[in-house]
This record gives sequence, C-alpha cells and structure tokens, in this order.
Amino acid sequence: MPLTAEPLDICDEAPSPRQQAVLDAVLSLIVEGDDPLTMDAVARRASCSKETLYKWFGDRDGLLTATVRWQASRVHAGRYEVHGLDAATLRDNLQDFAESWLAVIASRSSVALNRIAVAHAGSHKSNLGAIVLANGRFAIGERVKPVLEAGRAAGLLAFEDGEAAFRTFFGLVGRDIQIRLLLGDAIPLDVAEIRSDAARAVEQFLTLYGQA
Amino acid sequence: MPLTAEPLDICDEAPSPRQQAVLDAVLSLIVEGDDPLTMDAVARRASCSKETLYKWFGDRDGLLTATVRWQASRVHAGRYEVHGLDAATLRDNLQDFAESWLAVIASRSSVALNRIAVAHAGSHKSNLGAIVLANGRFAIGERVKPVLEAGRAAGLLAFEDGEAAFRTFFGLVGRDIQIRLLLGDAIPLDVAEIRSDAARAVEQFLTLYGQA
DNA sequence: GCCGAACCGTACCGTACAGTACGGCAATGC
DNA sequence: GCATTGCCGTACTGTACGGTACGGTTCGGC
Repeated sequence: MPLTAEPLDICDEAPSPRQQAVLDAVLSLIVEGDDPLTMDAVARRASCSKETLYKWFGDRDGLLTATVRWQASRVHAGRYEVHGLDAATLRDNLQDFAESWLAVIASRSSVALNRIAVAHAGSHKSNLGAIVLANGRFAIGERVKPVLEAGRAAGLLAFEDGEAAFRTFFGLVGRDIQIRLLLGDAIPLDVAEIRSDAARAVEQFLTLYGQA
Repeated sequence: MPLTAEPLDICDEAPSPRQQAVLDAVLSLIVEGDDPLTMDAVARRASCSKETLYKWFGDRDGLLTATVRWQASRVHAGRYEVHGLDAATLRDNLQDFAESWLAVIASRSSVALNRIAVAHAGSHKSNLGAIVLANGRFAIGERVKPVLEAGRAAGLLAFEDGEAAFRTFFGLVGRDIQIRLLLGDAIPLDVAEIRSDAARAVEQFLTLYGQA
C-alpha cells in the first residue's frame, strides 16, 4: 500500500491529502463560478494532469461525486443533546439547526453545487442529485427528528408524525429562499438576517407544535 | 406585414400559430426528457428547419426564453374575489392557491423547465432564471397577497408584512417538495395527496395568522 | 547509480452540438 | 409563364470539451 493516492472507484474511502487538494480546487472553481468547470480548468487549478484526474476519479461524474461528498464531510456539525430537554434547550437546538441550514443553503458553494446536481438530475445518468439530497435535506432531517422526538417525550411538543413535523419545520425555515437562489435571484442574507429568520421560523414552529 | 411569422427578437409579441406549434414541440421534448433538447431535435419534432428556428428565435437562449413565456401564458389561472371575504371563502381561496401551486411544481414540465433555468442561472448569460421566477414564485405572490390583505381588511387575518406572510404560506405549502423533485427524488403526489397537503398548509397558516 | 512508480504538462482524438449555407418546393403576385 | 418569398431538409463548419497517449521529471527502494 503506497503512500500515494489510489483510485477511489467505489469511493467510500476518504480521499488522500493530495486528492483533497484537488477537490478543494474543484470547489474553488465552482464557488468562483466564472468558468464552466471543465476538466482542463480543474487540472490547471489543481496543478495536476488530467490523466491523474481520470485515474483517481474515473470520469467527470466521479470527480463531481467525490467533490460533493468532500464538501458534505466538512459541513456536518456537532451532535445535539436530547436527554433532559427543557423548553429553552429545545428552542436553542432548533434555532441552531435553522441558522446553520440557512447558512448552508445561502452559501455560494451550496448554490453552485446544487445547480450542478439539479442539472445532472435532468440528464439521468448518475445519482449526483441523490447524493446531494442524502447529504443535505435528508441528513439534516435525520439529525432534527431525534430532537423533535425528544421534545415530544419531554412533553414539549405534540405531533403524530415526526417526518411531517420536520418537513413543516423545513418549510418554515427555507421558505422560497433556496429556489430563488438557485434561479439566480440575489437575496441579501447576512448573519443578522439569518438569525432573525431562524428565530421567526422556530417561533412559528413552536406555535404550531408546541405543547401548552 | 405578411401573415407569416416575423422574428420575435424582443419577444414581447405573441407567437404566431406556427411558432406556437414549434414551442409546443419544445415543451413536448422537455416533458419527455429523454433527449438533451438539441436544436436538431426541436427542428425534427416541429418539422421545421433549423434556419427557421434561428430566424424566429435568434438563438438557443431565445428559443428557451420564448418557450418559458409560452408555458407561463398557459398556466395563469383565474382571478380571485377579494370583496366581501368571509372565513370560508378565504380558506377556499388559499386552498385553491395551494393546490394549483403544488400541481404546478409537481408537474413534469415545471420540473424540467426549472432544471433548465437553474442550470442556466449558473452560467450567467441570460435571464432565464429571472423569467421563471417572475412567472412562478413572484407571479403567484402577486396574486396571493391581495387575498391576504383582503383577509386582513375583513378582520380574518393579522400580520404586519404581507410579503412575509406570503413567504410563510409559500414555505408551508411547498416545504421540501420542489428541491427534492429538482434533485431527482421521485415523490408520489396524486391529486388526493395534493389536496390534503394543501389543506394542512392552509390550516397551519390560519393557525399562525388567523384572527380569533 | 539504477529501476520503476506516480505524476505533471501537453498534445492529441472523437464527438456532440450550436450555428450557417444552400438546393428545392410550394404558394403568391404580376 | 415567371420571379419572389418563406420555408423545409440536409449538408456543412467551427468549436468546446470529455477522454487518452506519451515524453519528461521526481522520488522512494535497493
């Protein structure tokens, strides 16, 4: 097993440092968003040869997939406490979720990555959209639902279906923001705005699902 | 001024019948979604020459733009009564909005068109995304807000900012549906499901904004 | 010092597709 | 009858880009 990078065909393995540098180059190109993200541009930015690109990632789709995974691996935030939940902690947790989710979907890299994945989902030939979904919408759902259920167990929330409750929360937080950003609308969203947006969403969610 | 079609360069004019047939051909190709929507495919499907396509629509972007406008011109639904609003009528109106909006965003043509527009918004060189936004999200906003304000005038709703209230309604209706569909997730959404989804959204909205 | 592996840089190939040119045909005007 | 016009169908051009091939360089192992 050499120290150098192996091809990550069925890419469940973590990328080597050099591969991470390549993926960061892809991300930087995506975020800048001026060039149409060609393999030549990636090779140039990453100071590597296209041959290496294809050896490591198989093809363009493989490179994109690895990039999405790489980006996702950096986003996953900390765990949340679900034992001995009181009203204030529940509210704080939901506020945290809402803020970080808004920050993610408003980031240039998320917008660009989602654009690529959406375009890809049209020409059906890879599961890039599914990967983005699994690491975005569904990942956050799996992290929020335990909190909601803990809230219910503590008598703070009332709902039948945790999934449905989460989807309502999701809608209250995101509203029209993601689709507008994807379609090129320039919404100014600074930190203060994100915070107040999140607070409003949490307030509304607690109005709908809060117990007493 | 001949009866035949003129180029619609600054395409605010309505397309001629023959041009409408071409645009319908584009839509049918988009909805089928198998081919990558090449100009050759359009010409073949519409039984016209590429030369005519370029003469009428300028270039590929012009054709896409005209198609989006054409599709939008068929979607705009009827007006809504805002005088003498009672609680039941308000609820019915909101229910109608929610149902028709869900039906639109879940339709194959909407998903495909939005995919194209999103992809286009990435490579910034035309305002396709802006057009989709203007005829989708913003058009429905302009139609719902008067209803909300009429509801407030009738003492049925309470809110400060009509835009904010609408955005909450939008979020409650759409939740994660549009982004999931755009990313290729296959959500089964039949008429019954749309109806109950819309009813839940209206119920939640009235819980948040209803007066007494 | 030598070998081989990994890799960079660059040149190259093939294809898909936007956009153009042109011959032919049908309809209209005179 | 003949010219003109609008359009279809097809052939063509140019180019961008995914993917491949290969010479040159560095580096670790022996």
